[in-house]
Amino acid sequence: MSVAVRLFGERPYAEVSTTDVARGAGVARGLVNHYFGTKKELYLEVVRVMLTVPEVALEGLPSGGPAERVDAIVTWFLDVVSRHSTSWLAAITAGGMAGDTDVDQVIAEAIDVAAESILTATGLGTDPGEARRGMARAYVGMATYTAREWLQRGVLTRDQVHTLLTTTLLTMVEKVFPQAA
Amino acid sequence: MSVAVRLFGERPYAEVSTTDVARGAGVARGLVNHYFGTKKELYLEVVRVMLTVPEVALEGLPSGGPAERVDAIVTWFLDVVSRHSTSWLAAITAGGMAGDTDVDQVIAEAIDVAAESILTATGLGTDPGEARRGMARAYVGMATYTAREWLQRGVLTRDQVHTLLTTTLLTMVEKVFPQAA
DNA sequence: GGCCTTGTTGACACAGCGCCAATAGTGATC
DNA sequence: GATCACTATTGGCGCTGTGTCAACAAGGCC
Repeated sequence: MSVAVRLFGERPYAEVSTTDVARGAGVARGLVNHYFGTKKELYLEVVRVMLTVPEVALEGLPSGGPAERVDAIVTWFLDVVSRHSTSWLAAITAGGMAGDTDVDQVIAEAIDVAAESILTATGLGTDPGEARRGMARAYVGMATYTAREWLQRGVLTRDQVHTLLTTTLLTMVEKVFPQAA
Repeated sequence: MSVAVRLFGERPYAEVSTTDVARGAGVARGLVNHYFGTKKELYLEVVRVMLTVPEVALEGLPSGGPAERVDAIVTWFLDVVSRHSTSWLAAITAGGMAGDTDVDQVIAEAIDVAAESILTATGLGTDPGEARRGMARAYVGMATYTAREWLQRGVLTRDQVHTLLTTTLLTMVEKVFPQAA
């Protein structure tokens, strides 16, 4: 499994053969199929592992005003993504293997989790409605793009990312969310 | 080519064989390779076609204040994406075929074009600097996610999308961009 | 009619995947 | 300690799909 995570993290899906994974683990190729089923199922597990993120430290967010809460959640997000930058960004950036249904669903669930965290952190945890959920998912999308500009391209500093994300989220909380049904 | 666009638009990359494309066009499979080279090159062309968007009507944006310009550019974006929803969203959502370098680059270029349009429309066209470019790309990322929530999931109305995108972009122009070097 | 260029086909070879029968370990039971 | 069930593991078969290439048809120039 660790071999698969490493290989899929550094090479695209099509360029990683199950033979490579097997060789990396020092076993026969048939064994990979025996344990993980098909190649896509293995990749699915890999993506799950990559996207599984420690959700600790999110509960202890300050109970101050919106600005403080937003600041805390953004800080938490940046910590997480910078710690797991390579694998997490690779998985999210993978974006769905050109429209594959299963992989898309796994990624969508990870985005859902992040979006739900956003909503609870901003005080909209209880029944935010589908519209606000969608908006929160869109915000998570921007957050991942921003993180990519920071960690992969290096055109943004962490401070700039922080400012961008806190300012926009605060705007959404104050001006956009109230208008959503 | 049209057959390839249609097939890749409705099925994931791996589930579309060059034989399918050839049969759909009524020719032999070898001919596809003869004209387009490898399968990935064909897909690359398809993505290029999908992402090629009429850039008209963008020049005639109002010369009013920031709010009007932002409103105009968002309206233009929503028009474009709703008109080409299936193919454009499919290509962008494809997100890069699980990390493939070439496809990622094509998509990145399309995002660059959109980001550049954002910057010119907001009056930062001349030498905005790499930081603001990165922020604009991140905004385009959010815009695509938002469009997906609207057109694919149907949890947002066009009005809600419009409000979200104009408000956040205005915030970025007024509060975030000025701080970027 | 020759002839060169272009268009098109079918077949060959190869890589990668899923499956499955066969074999090697690993304790538990008496 | 031999037997037995059960898991772990291997190698190989068949299939699908891809890239390539030599061969063949189809048109314009002379």
